[in-house]
Amino acid sequence: MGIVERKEKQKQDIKKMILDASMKLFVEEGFDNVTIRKIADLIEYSPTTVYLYFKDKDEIFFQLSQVGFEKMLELNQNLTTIANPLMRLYKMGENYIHFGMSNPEFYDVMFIQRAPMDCIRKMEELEWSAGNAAIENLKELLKECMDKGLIQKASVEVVAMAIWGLVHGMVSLVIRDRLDHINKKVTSKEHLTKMMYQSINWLLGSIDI
Amino acid sequence: MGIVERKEKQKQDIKKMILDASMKLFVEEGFDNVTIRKIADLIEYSPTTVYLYFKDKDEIFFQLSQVGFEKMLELNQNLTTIANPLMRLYKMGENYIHFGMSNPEFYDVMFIQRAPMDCIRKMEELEWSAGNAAIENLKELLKECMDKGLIQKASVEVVAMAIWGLVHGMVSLVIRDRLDHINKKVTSKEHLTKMMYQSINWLLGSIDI
DNA sequence: TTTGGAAACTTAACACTGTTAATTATATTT
DNA sequence: AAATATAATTAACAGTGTTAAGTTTCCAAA
Repeated sequence: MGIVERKEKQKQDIKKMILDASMKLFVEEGFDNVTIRKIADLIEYSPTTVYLYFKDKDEIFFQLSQVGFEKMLELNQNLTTIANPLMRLYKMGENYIHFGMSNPEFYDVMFIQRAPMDCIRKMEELEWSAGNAAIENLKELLKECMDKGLIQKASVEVVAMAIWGLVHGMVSLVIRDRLDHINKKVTSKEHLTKMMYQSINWLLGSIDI
Repeated sequence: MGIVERKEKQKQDIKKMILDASMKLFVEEGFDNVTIRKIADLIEYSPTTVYLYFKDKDEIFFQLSQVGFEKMLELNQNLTTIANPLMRLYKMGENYIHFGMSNPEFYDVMFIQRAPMDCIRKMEELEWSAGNAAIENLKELLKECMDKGLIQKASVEVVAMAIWGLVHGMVSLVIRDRLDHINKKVTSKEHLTKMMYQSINWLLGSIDI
């Protein structure tokens, strides 16, 4: 039965080629410049072949967002060594901001674009598991902070919303060019990143006991 | 010279017709369903006529976002009666959330979509004045809070970023369907709105002195 | 009142987009 | 070698924003 195996492998290879090509376009030219025909050109197949491996364009973006979550998870490995949960929370925020600023296109498809969520809605039995896992992670960390008396006890959902909202809000405003004039003159991405770090520092300084 | 005046008025009328038609499509069918041809159909002109009154599609979205800022300014009239700046800050956050949840399409074009900022970038001498004015407004309010000793003194820019980030983050996550599973089961928009109010309440409760 | 010219508007077209039905080519099994 | 299943392609549909070129409409001067 080596033949059916090899066939399956070839299928997965082409699927990977499509995703790699999409990724290349996506990272180098941005979300809007990922088109089925450009993907097809890169992998040297006809445009319709793409549809033999993916239901539609949204599914490609869903898969790209999954890759983004993997990258983010990898980045968060540096959290495991931090014992103090409040310190861990700060570093988590810093990681989040750093990820968004270094991978704006990934951030976009993970947390801003509608495409991946549209894909989930269409496909029955598909869920936003990576995103929800991240939320649960944050909630657990907050619970730990509360249990250890590091921050005031409150509804973890409400606090999680606030904290995720804070970092996502800042990053997405920057990515979509709404924070260029928070200071008088135009503010560089580097400076904005530093300010965001200060913002989470301000928040955690305000809520710790 | 009544004739050149009337001409100018007619020009403005058609411009308004185009914007009204865009708005109708925009509010009823969403951002993606605003197309030049649909606008032209509604006003019963040919598609190319639209280009006699607007440089391109981005400019239409810029104008729509401006209308959004006017609506928001109107909503914020209820702030003038509130003497306590911290109370005013809370109500401002509540207004912001309420506006976003009641006018998701307007919110989208004002704070998420790239189109209006692309328009500003293209047109020389055009600025995001409405947005920047809103930022300045928030900064002044925060300064007042600090001066009156209601919250800890800190960089107003950093705190403004944090607070705007918080509300924008929550609203945009909801609008783009990332917060549906913050609780176990799917969470209704009404419930999410209440939770957002609780979140800003939690924040202000944590930072007041 | 007729004519000239500017302003307003439309037609036709370009170069794209995602997606599907029908068709051809390739590989595997009988 | 013939029949069948798989894989890939061609051609097309229905749409998109946008522009160049051609018409129509309107107003002012002759």
